[in-house]
Amino acid sequence: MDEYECLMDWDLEAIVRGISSSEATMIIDHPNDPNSNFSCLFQDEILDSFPEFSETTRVLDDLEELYKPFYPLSPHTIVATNSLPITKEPQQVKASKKVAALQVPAASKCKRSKKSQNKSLVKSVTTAEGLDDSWAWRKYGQKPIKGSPYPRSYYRCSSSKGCLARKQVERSNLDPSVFLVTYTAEHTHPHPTRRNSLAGTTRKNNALVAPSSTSTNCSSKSNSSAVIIHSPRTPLVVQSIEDDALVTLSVEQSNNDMELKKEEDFDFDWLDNDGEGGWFPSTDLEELIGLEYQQLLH
DNA sequence: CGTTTTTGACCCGCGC
DNA sequence: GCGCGGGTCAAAAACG
Repeated sequence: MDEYECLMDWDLEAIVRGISSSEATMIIDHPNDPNSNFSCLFQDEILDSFPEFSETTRVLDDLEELYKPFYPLSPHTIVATNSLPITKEPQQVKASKKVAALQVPAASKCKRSKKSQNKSLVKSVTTAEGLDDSWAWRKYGQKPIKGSPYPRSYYRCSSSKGCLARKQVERSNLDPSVFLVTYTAEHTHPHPTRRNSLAGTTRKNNALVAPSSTSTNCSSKSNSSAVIIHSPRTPLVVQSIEDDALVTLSVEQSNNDMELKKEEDFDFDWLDNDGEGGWFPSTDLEELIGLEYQQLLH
């Protein structure tokens, strides 16, 4: 099976399992829910042209340049205003009656749109580095989605019994190399260590191991990876893999100033897939952003 | 043997 | 009221 056939043959689970390489995500706030976000992703070659992080404003300026063809507003403007001209949600996320009842505090019984409630974060990734968010997830369901050839997988947090955190993973029908990850509800327990948490994978002797996949042997390793994450707590975070360290650069806005913070984690567990991981095609960033933007409007 | 995944059934909200 | 679509449940199977 050649690489192309490998890619065509990969279903969601196979891709979740066969993982390596790198990516980066760009998050756009959802206009109707300050806790929700939408993201597009970059890949290695894009990151090669990514600015050095010595200047916070350069990072944001470059993001702005990348957004311009598709959005009139800059990322930080988007973060600040939360008023993108998006008319539909990236994904229609519904919460069941039971879950909603648990998640909405009794004190706030005001009626909210079911579609917008509970959704906290949506991001797009191409590989497990993006799917691996350092939380432990247990799959509890999978459903075919109308209009998409790919099913949506449902995960719940397995670190703590009472944790209400949910995660949905589905492939973009516009770009099958892209995964849309939707996080719902907050974790109700402390963050676990990074080592126990890749949906669809298991670990042996503290090393990440992709479960056997029937679909591919094509693989390669990349030595760099970056993810741009935005959440209500972290206005802008860029994570990159540099040598054996996970470097986290966060940009925070205080008053009118941007502040850049850098953290290095040498205990970071780089994907050790021993050749079982998958190789993923790169996608042109601007094209991808355009695709995702179009998906938003549909 | 405990944990996770798979998958059909069930439930519920929404639109018509 | 009914059908559709999406989210969850839960039993069985698979896995380590």
